Amino acid sequence: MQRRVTIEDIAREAGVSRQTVTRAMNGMPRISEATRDRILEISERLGYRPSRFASNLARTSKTKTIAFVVDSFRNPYYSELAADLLDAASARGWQMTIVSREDEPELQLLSRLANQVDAVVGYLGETDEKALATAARGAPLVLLGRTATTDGLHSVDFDFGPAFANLVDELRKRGSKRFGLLESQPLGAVYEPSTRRIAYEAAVDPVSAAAVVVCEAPPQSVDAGELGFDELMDRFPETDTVIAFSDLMAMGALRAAHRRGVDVPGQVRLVGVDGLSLGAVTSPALTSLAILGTGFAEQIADVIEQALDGGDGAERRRASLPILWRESA
Amino acid sequence: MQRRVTIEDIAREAGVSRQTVTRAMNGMPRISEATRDRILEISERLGYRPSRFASNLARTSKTKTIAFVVDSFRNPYYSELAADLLDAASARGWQMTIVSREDEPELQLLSRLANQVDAVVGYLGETDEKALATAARGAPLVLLGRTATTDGLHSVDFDFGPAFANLVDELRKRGSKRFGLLESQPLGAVYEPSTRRIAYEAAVDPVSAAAVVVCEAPPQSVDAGELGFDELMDRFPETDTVIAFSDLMAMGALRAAHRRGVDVPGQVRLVGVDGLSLGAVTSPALTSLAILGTGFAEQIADVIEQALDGGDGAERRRASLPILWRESA
DNA sequence: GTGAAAGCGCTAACAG
DNA sequence: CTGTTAGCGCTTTCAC
Repeated sequence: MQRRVTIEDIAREAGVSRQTVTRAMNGMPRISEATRDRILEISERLGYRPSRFASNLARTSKTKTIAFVVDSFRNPYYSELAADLLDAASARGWQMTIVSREDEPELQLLSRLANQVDAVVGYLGETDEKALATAARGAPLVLLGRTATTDGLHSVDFDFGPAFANLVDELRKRGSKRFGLLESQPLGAVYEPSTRRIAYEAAVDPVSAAAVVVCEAPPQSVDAGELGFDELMDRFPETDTVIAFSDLMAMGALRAAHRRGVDVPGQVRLVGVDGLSLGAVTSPALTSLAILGTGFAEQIADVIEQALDGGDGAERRRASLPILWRESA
Repeated sequence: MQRRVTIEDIAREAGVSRQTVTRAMNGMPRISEATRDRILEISERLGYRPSRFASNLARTSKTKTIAFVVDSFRNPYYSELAADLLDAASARGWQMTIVSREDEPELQLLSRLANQVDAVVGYLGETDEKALATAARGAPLVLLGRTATTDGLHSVDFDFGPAFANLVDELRKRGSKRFGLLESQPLGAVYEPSTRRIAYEAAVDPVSAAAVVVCEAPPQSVDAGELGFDELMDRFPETDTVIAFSDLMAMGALRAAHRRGVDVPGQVRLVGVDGLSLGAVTSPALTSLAILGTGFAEQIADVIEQALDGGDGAERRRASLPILWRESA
């Protein structure tokens, strides 16, 4: 590992000042074509590579980088959201680095990131907001899927209440009478009803409200949905409409339905949550309360943008979830 | 946008030197608890956030960032590979930024990236290697899915020849006689046989070699696979084994098979390429020539690592593709 | 068109 | 335990 080739080396070799080299490298004006070409040739010959740290330090407009943190990019919900968010980030000239919180204590990861990016956004598990704020060390932090209450923490949450009310309403119009919910069990934590479950229970009749199956680990998996569907139909055979915590779980339910010879949507209507594009390729294609493809990512980017501009008050939004009608309901 | 709070401000406020502040901020030794706490408190009060550019510039060990470039992270193959690569990158202490080449001319994108990351890896479309090398401006570049021939360009390609030979062999053992291939049409380019097609044709008998359907746009989509399967079965009704360019296309083929009442794998065996984990949730689950989950990402990371260490000779590898037996074949 | 000087904000190495 | 002295490599004035 020898000394790095710097702008100084090029300047010396070319017999010009460092400033001239900078002008040549960055395609700036006020330099003759001849010297530019000569410098470019020399820098190539010497294998010169500008230091992004030095250039960003000196430059007035620095490149922004945001970190997107999720459980795992193997979950299509997160990867599709990453794709959406990436578009929004690129449009704003930001770089986006993806970070999975699988192998490192969350707070530690957060404070590491705080020194390496301009803002952090994602699904964080830690419930102690003070701890989160401290770990972020002043880096703008945007919490997803929950509502922040601590000063300085931003968030974009979901408005499940109206969404479920509307969904149940529409389903009733199509003939649904008895609903059932496939709820997800957070990994290794004490079970606590999800905001989806709460919204569900508020939206349906008392009998349906009782028809809830908390699917076993692994959470958020197709398998969990498959097992859950079996249990739900066994325990509540009159169910004619199943709402799943997520599209992935709905896909599992669909599999179970096929296996049991239950026609979807003929005998049982099935609805997921997320709006995965993947839901379009199952047969029947999955109806879903859509998060993806609804401007959710744009909304997140807006919040980040404000946070980056040092907006003082914390920005808190709640996204609405339109129904994405496909075939399964 | 007021002046940024710097280490200098903290030092002045605390009545210590900048160096002491550095020590406090980075949890370095040789500082008393008392002063550390005082400095931390002050820095929080003043809203101090270290500049990652300054710190990386001054530091001896700088944080590495690699860029992973693909068409679109909406394609599950790319997002699953991104997840694998991210694991490999994190394990090495690198950050990984994802970049989609959807909206920007590739060479331009590349030279922009060259100034912002330490290495670029991905599926690049540009065939002119000189142009790629120039645009990369000396940043290590690792080409995926093709073999580089230009000096300084690294690559990790696939060894389709043996893979297809082995696959066909194994399928024959299970009773396959007449094969068919669902080939993908590159977008908007003049059609040229893919390396997969070439390997396929070399592996099968002459009659099967002729049973190739080049699926219409959109390439690499479930829909393309669905249409392609129809055409293949219409034109070559004796086909008993279908190999698809990718798992996504195989999923489309599966859909068409369901629709046509063709039993898979009873009447027709179906094999994809990629090894998507998603292939496990279709019914029947998809058999595939696996790229994912085979150490491919690790291999890529190794190549990057060597390139980063300034290994002179360009590193070129070819990954092998084991068969991932599931239900569809 | 080109160069000199003055930083950008931080850390390494050493001295005290 | 703390401070001083030098940079890290580049860009930004502002002269010439």
